[in-house]
Amino acid sequence: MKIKYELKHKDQNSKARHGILHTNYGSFETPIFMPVGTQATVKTLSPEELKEIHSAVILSNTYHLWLRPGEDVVAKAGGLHKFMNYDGPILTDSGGFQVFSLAKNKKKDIVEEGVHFKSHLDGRPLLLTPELSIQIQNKLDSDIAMSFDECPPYPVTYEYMKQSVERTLRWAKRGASVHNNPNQSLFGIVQGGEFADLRKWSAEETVKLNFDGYSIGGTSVGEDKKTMYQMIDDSIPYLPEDKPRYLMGVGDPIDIIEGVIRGIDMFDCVHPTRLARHAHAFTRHGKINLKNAKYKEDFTPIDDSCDCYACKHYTKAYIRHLMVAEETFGSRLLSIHNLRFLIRLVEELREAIDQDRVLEYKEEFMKTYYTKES
RNA sequence: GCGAGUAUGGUGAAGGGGUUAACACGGUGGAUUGUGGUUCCAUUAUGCUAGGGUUCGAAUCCCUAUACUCGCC
Repeated sequence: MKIKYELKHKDQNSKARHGILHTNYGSFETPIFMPVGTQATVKTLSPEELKEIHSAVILSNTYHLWLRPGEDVVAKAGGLHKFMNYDGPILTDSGGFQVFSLAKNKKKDIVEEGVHFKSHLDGRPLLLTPELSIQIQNKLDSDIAMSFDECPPYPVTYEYMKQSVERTLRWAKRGASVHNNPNQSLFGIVQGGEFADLRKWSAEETVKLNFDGYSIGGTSVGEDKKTMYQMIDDSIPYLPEDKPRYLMGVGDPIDIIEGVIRGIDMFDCVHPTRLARHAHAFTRHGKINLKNAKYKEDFTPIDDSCDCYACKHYTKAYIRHLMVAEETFGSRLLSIHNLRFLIRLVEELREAIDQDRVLEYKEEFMKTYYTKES
């Protein structure tokens, strides 16, 4: 069975919407934030801990699982859910992003057939094509597969972007033509950089291919925030209302709020877990660095308004000690906190949508988020 | 007690008369947005054990003291 999007409520003062996405592994409400589990695990967290923070859906990575352990191993295990003992919905990225960051010479390595690049594990030359990406994802048996697209850097010329969008459309068709997993949905990806007409064209042509959902790609690749928000505004009007919309790679609290206001339903990002491994934590008063000397004897929680396990039981001084001593429990506590922070954020956004007060919610959030800690 | 050697930042150390004292670790900040978990950037000794001397100029040469290390009684 394919996923099904059910619209619950639209905010009267913005494009924000509250919905439910039904999948074979349960339903979850949107807008949602998806923790990233690149190698079939959300780094440092168990599936039980994911449930505890009310994580509803996670993202895993085609590229990494293809190289190791290999999609056939995962298929033999009974698919990704069984392999990793996770019974919630899973979305797999197509590998496009990794491949483009690994392709040395964009002009030479990105060809019509696919992308040539070198393995980050052993350096051997590889070719990933739209068909192969979809076939791997079919075998991984995720609930949602992503089309293999080109994610150009920022900025590129209009001419390059136009050709890139055309190629991404051809690749979307090629991928869709070999997709054959009836339990797996397939998303198309809108590109076009900061060029409004290319965004519109990319969105309209992608929608014609009738995917199960649409994502906005090519964001958070170095452009400023205003440009990113404009990219969303230039894409959303051409996407159907009865399908989910996914903004790829965005996980900054402010960006999530801005995305929701513009009509985005799904977000994923390594940001919260990567920040955690580098000792940073989201708080209602902005991002803090737990390694800072000022927390050495701070026996208060990271964020006293947070309901996560780390904030209920541990102090900044203790977590700082763990991070300074390079104990992995510190990364785990901070990952739990940062993920819970973003999940709680989308929970509050859904509530605000129901009350038609998303714009007010943003104002209230911004008021404290940019205030420096005393 | 006698003889020899060594003293450079928080740590390990380079430099053996010429200008701003190398490098590494650590410390302190910062960065991180479809994850290459071990990454990147900035900053960190107005001073070379303490005094005195030689010299235009001393971390570098000389003297004394102190501390440590090794050997002998």
